[in-house]
Amino acid sequence: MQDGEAEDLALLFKALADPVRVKLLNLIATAGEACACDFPAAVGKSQPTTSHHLSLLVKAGLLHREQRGKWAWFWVDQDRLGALRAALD
Amino acid sequence: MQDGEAEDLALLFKALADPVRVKLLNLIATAGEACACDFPAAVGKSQPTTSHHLSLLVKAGLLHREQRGKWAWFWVDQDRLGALRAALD
DNA sequence: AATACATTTCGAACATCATCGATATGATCT
DNA sequence: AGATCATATCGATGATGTTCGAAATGTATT
Repeated sequence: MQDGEAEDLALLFKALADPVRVKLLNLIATAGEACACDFPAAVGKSQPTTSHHLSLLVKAGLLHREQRGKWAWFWVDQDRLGALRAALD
Repeated sequence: MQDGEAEDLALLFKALADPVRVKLLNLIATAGEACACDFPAAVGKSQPTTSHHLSLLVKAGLLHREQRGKWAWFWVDQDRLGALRAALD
């Protein structure tokens, strides 16, 4: 296994190495897509904190973000999630 | 999703949120089982550092450890790895 | 353009983590 | 028991991560 591959994988795992982010991904994955406005209540954290975790998930490529009017919507990048699954074999 | 479930999953992901631990798990998984004596050279870290990472993987339940004479041997807990795979669906 | 609301960025406090040298513990052999 | 080698623990340091209040930015509506 190459150094670079291990680092890329570690970055993906790190993106999910927090309960808040696990909950967020689960929420969005099961809903198909979801509005940022619901997250603070759903995960029990402040609005800036949830925004921070969302941006980490987007940066890791696990989520996509789109502005729709006043609200921001998120959905899961299935390919990227598939890369994680594939890595566990 | 329950709070406890998200925390357990986050702990599993956190266990792999470091390139050294990704390499170690990959090494051990592909070899079937492996001796701790080879790890410092394989991952390019000191002996205390690799020992630290191994203990984290064992604590997370992803590895098993057994003393065989002078050396310690490790192998992957497939059930625990399967739990990770299952979580990504 | 002015207001209102949603979201991100900033700044700082606090906690956790990675790393390694030094030391301690455990295991084998003579 | 003493010597030797493998591994774990300790102590410390520098880096990284989580959290939130406050302020800045973006978006729509009037």
